[in-house]
Amino acid sequence: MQRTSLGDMACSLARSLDVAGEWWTPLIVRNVWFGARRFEEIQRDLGLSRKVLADRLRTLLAEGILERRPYQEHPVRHKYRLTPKGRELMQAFFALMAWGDRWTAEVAGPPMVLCHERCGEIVHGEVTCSSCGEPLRAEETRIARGPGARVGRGSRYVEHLPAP
Amino acid sequence: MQRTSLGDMACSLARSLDVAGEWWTPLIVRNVWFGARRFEEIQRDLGLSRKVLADRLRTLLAEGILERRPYQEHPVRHKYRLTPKGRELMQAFFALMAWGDRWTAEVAGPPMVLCHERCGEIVHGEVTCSSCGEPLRAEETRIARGPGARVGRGSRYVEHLPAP
DNA sequence: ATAGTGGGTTCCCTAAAGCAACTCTCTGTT
DNA sequence: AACAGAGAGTTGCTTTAGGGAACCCACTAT
Repeated sequence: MQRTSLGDMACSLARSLDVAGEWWTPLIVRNVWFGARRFEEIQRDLGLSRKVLADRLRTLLAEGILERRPYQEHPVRHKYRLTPKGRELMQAFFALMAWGDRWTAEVAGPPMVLCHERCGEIVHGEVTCSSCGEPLRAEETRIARGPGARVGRGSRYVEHLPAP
Repeated sequence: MQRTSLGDMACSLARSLDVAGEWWTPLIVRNVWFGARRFEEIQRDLGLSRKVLADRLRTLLAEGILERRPYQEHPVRHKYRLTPKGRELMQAFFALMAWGDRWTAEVAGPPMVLCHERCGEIVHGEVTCSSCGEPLRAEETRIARGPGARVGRGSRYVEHLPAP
């Protein structure tokens, strides 16, 4: 497994990618979310090698993004499900899906859309500010040192930033 | 470059990952966002090989996520910047950063935090519904066939779903 | 004249992904 | 009873992608 350089683990994005950014991992999570529960099913649907799938499932279980329960004994067979941690990860992927729809969809429009059961509408994910609720645009957002920042290590940018 | 299987390009997530999901790409985008503009700077900061960086920058330019402008001639030197497409991608990464903070941060807390200049607060990205504004939780969201769905191809799930 | 810098490219080597075949334990069919 | 097939992996081999280091080229500074 490719781990990002240690110095960069300072950033939450690097840590997220480290556990959920490997090849195939987001697609596996997405497929489990929308209904694939068995090894064979995921493998057939995504067309990745069984070896890599076995590997990724191990990681996802170890990270607590997926969990599995036996659905039969002799031989024991498991079904995979998202944990709460996995469901929140999927939520972040909704934002990525929205970006893909907006910027890379083919002329025909997005092949799949999301339906939000709470409001009943066809929707997409928006990334908004946890405080004011407005869209959290990159050009209106700056980085600042957090409680876990280790001065003298990590990124050389963060050290010159105002404390929160 | 690893491209996902064609059949899966039906999904926007696969398409997003195809252009922005390669190793290092999100971290490069993040670094350009928060101030790294020159090749050397990005390379030093992330510690990736120059070859891979040159490769990723080429892809990001070709995809229109980054743009570059010469800041000197003889020899010509460029500085990289995010395009609007790139800034919106960064926005999606904010959601991933929030997930990393919530689920994988060390005991000391997140090393970096975001400051939203519009409201002046320390914030994080939330993924919300474009229609009702509520958090777009995975367990309250279903997938449905979109305008670009090609029946008979792509995922076998989407074909059994209600039309929007 | 020499060293250094910025932005790459080239070469070699290792690590990870793809592919195919194999295992093992059941279940269903003839 | 014999055989085929499914489900969930594991093992081995080949190809590809990534890391490291060296090299190049056009300047600039000392």
